[in-house]
Amino acid sequence: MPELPEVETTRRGILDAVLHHRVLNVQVHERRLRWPVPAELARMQGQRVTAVTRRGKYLLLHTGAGTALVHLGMSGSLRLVSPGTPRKTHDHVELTLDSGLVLRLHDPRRFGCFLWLTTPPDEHPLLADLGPEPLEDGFDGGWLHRLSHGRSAPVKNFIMDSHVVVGVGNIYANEALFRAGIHPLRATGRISAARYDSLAQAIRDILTYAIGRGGTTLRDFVNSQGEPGYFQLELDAYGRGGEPCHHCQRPMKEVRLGGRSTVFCPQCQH
DNA sequence: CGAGGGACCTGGTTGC
DNA sequence: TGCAACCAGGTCCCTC
Repeated sequence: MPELPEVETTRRGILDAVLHHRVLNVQVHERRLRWPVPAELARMQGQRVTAVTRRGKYLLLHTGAGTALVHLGMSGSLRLVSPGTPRKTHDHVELTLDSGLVLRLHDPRRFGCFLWLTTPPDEHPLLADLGPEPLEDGFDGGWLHRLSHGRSAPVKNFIMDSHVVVGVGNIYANEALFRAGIHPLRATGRISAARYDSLAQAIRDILTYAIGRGGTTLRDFVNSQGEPGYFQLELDAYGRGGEPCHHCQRPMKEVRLGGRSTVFCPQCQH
């Protein structure tokens, strides 16, 4: 399931094949993604890609005529293949580039999207209200603490809210809370500024580390070369319910929070 | 405004 | 063995 490190890994992986290259052909095999792939995406044909950027978990392919806005959803990946490579089931959209490679969106669960924007991307409804990037200025413990005021929902939900900070999905929310020693069910508004400093630092650390390792491998994720990441072997919390805590060796507890698997150490997290 | 739950979707796993 | 039920979960959207 692509989270921010996986999307960033993908962005870096496709950069050489896409940036400054011309889109020779746009093919849509399945329009029914999270939102229908617009017919206007055809206008990308003939355009040169001037930038490949990321906002949260969205990838943006900029051209002079507009911007492709891509989200990988839960099961999506972008792959680079040679022209003529047989299409796999669930290869929904492909861009043929003059770099000699074809960029394919593969997304079995179709939670992703492939939109075409002709207005400034930052003003698009999907991007306009997003919170700060966790690895850039504007995100720190002070930001979290200010926003936390008056909120009673569990802190895990809080840090997974893209209006608060982008890019923290279920896996890294579990991991960051473990590292910061904060109980995932603790009320958002009942956490000190100092502890929010620790949490913000933990979020930055874990995301930075995961990017450095090429993203997490869980189920479907593969990078643009079709290779898995290697971070999964080092997770402390996610997927470790019932297993010994890496700090105190007591069993990790697993509960469901908003339908999401939530794993923590009752001893180490308060 | 915040909180909570439904909806979307398919492959893999589990259970009968 | 075969089939049904369930689970994974990012994000938007609706309701309270």
